[in-house]
Amino acid sequence: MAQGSYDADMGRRGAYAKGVAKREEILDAALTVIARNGYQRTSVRDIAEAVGLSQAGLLHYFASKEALFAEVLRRRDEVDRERMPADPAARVEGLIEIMRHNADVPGLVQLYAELSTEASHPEHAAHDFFTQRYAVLRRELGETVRAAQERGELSTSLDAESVATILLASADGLQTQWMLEPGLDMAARLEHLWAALCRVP
Amino acid sequence: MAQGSYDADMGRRGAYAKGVAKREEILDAALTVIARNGYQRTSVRDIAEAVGLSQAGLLHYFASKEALFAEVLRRRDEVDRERMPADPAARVEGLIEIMRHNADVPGLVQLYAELSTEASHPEHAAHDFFTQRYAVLRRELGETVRAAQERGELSTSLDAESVATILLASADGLQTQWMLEPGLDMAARLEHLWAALCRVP
DNA sequence: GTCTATATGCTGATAGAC
DNA sequence: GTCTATCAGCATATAGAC
Repeated sequence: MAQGSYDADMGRRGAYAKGVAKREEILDAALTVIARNGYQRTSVRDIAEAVGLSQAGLLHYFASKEALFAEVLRRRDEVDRERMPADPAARVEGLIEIMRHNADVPGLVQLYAELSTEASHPEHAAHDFFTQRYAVLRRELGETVRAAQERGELSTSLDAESVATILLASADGLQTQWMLEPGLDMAARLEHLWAALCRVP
Repeated sequence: MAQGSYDADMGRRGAYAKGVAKREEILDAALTVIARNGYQRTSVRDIAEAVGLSQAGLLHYFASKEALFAEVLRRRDEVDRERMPADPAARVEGLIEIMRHNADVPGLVQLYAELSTEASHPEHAAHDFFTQRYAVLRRELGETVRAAQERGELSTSLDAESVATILLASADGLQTQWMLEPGLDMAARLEHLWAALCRVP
């Protein structure tokens, strides 16, 4: 976010191609290290080493540690959004599919879980990111729920907003339990919830 | 936990009464400070100042910062367990009541949320605490769900373990959303979920 | 039991050479 | 663009005086 204008400059000139590539490389390395060690235990130095740079060298590309992590988050979100079907009708299945995939990337699940709780402080660098993210997700899932109601798959007596909020909450909470108990089948539980709700007359 | 034998000695002799009282005072102060600043931003020094001790003075009572926080957690859990009805049949309403109460103690909600994600690393001081806690909660809530099924309030076609897991997950996830969006009525949403599940034929 | 003083180690960030 | 060197700050933990 603080890097927005930097990104814009990047796209424009070929001379910066290497810089762009290096930035991408750093972000990839950051994802890898975080995935292994978790967010709390990852320092700028750790990421720098993983990418073969000194700490100062890495900070040439990102203004601060927070800017780097915000960018990691933003990129990760992009990837997830690509996974989410454009068709509202398919988004519950899409959410379940994402949960299935998340079981393969524990470090990222942890990054989200830790950052989203930390970010509750309004001054936190990622606070706006997360409030906006949840607002968008609730709205999109709300549409999906309404679509299901219109198709007659879900009772119209259920409040769509409430169901969307609960689906999101369940997804997050299942991840918390799964991190402690990796045997838990998150996707299956979420699917079970949706199936149960669809049976409400 | 590292303080287990210390506690045992404490109970035995009147001479240690002051020490016990001070320990309690420290734990109370810790809860207050954490409730205000969140877990991450709370140092041993902060708690020491709140209780009128130096940092070294406080660490006379607790072997380490981790031991202190583990004890804070353990105590908090005790309080919550007292809130939870002994009668399995009333425990869903009990969970909803706890959610209602949690809206008044944001710092503690955050302590739990942050620690429970951090603790997913098996080496973490609170790892065993949380895995065990979730196991117990799932089992107890599972009993409750089965009790509801036996009373005919909930369809027996639903898997009790799965419903218990989802209820817990929803509670946790609602807290995540509420920390970012304090307007969210966690208790109402959870109640809505339970009501919906009870309508499944 | 409580203090001051300090050891030690991390962190993120910056200055300036090349 | 990348480095080395270094800074200031904060943390936990400990030694030892009182």
